[in-house]
Amino acid sequence: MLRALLSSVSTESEARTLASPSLDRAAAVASDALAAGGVVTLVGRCAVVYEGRAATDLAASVRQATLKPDGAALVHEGTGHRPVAWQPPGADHAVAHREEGLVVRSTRDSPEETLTVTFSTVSALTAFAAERTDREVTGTEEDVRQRVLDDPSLVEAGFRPLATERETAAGAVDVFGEDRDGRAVVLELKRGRAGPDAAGQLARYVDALERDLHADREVRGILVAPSTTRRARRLLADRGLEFVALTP
Amino acid sequence: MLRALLSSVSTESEARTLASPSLDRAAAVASDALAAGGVVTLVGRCAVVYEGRAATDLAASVRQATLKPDGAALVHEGTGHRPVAWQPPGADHAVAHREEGLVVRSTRDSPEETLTVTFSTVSALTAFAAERTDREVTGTEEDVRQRVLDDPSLVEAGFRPLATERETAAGAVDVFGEDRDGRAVVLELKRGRAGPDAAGQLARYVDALERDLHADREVRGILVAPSTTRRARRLLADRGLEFVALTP
DNA sequence: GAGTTGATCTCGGGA
DNA sequence: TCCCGAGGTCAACTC
Repeated sequence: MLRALLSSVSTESEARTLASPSLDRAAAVASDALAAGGVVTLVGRCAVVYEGRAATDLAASVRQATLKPDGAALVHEGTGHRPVAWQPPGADHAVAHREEGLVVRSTRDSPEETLTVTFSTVSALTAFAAERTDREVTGTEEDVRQRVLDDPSLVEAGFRPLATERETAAGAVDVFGEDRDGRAVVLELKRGRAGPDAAGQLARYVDALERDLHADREVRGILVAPSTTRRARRLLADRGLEFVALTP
Repeated sequence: MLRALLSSVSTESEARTLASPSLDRAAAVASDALAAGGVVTLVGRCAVVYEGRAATDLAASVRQATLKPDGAALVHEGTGHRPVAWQPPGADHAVAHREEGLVVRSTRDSPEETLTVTFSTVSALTAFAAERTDREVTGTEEDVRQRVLDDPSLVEAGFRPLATERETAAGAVDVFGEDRDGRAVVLELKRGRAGPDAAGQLARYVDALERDLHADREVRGILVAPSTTRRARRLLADRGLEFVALTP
């Protein structure tokens, strides 16, 4: 158990930390912690090589590498939200002390990808056991949909939603319904400013539905979003599609 | 200087590490290290609140929070490639010891967003000075474009590229050129399997170009990608667009 | 600053 | 497994 491992440093602490460990010790502790389901973070001078869908090669520098028990790996530098190199969950981590240094190798199949981080020195190592927690996000497109279903008049007076995620040849449409005159209506919802892609998406759904339904049936397409870009607006107009502003 | 700060632990080390520091000390060291341009990572039991474009609220659990000097913040749990909460670069970090615990508050404007991480205990703190390095990635769409420009016959015999990023009313097309018969050709390049969005993009460009050019001029649209999904293929066919397989 | 697109996108859901 | 679209997408580059 990781808890036991961790307790070798401090019983009260949820984490184990090593300052400037030998590469031997770092490799051993990292391997053990990972095997026990812990998250390991190494800080030190390292070179990074990634090969897979793309490829990248980073010269030695001080970076932070985090290895998670689900196979995820992250290498961070001093700037940016995103890691400079990574492996998504599903990879296998192997940590070993070799001639070149402390070598972390994360490999996955389909697609075949390898991430290799070679530390010449490890300045810090931390390992901790994370619990599983649930995350809920509000303010998503799903919330916009719920609002529309709760009060369809937000779209227009007389609008009646009939289905969500209705399947068409082009994919599932967000909301399908009828207007006050019984015409078919397709809604494409966006939680933020809508661009050309959103307009294109709506157009595809309307086209598909006009084929799916009988040819004599008119299908209205309405983009529901807080706002659109000018280009998106133009695309909508060209295709005879509509826009309804709905601010979250 | 961070180097001086760091040296208080070990002169040889690029990082400073504290095991189970008091919240007072953790706050002081974290603030100093950030001010000195260092990257600070805290591990401990914490609650997380995010409010901005969306909102989320995470109950107390053991997590890892990393603060970067450019304003980026990342909160990681035991699984997943992406942080469960974050702040992109540009935010301001404030670290303080309060009644509730060690409070990390990262705020940014436009959009107005706040991330608050409240640690009841800090089990580990590391700070390190990251150097600025360059990153090059190969295997991107840009590489595909270069290949096509170097050997246009990969698209088809007689194809002549005339411009890249040619502007149209619908945006810039990847590659614009002529076929052996002098017909205008628009290429949309994808480095991976192309889906409906790629087909829609190409359709928009072709439509726009047919308007931009004189109406009598035929415009061919070719999607260049390793492969397409069935739906994308269907969309191409419906619009009279073509597909050329090009594996990176 | 807004607009547009690429990304080793990741992630989740559905067929 | 693939496919499809959302994402607090981020990040880069243009205007």
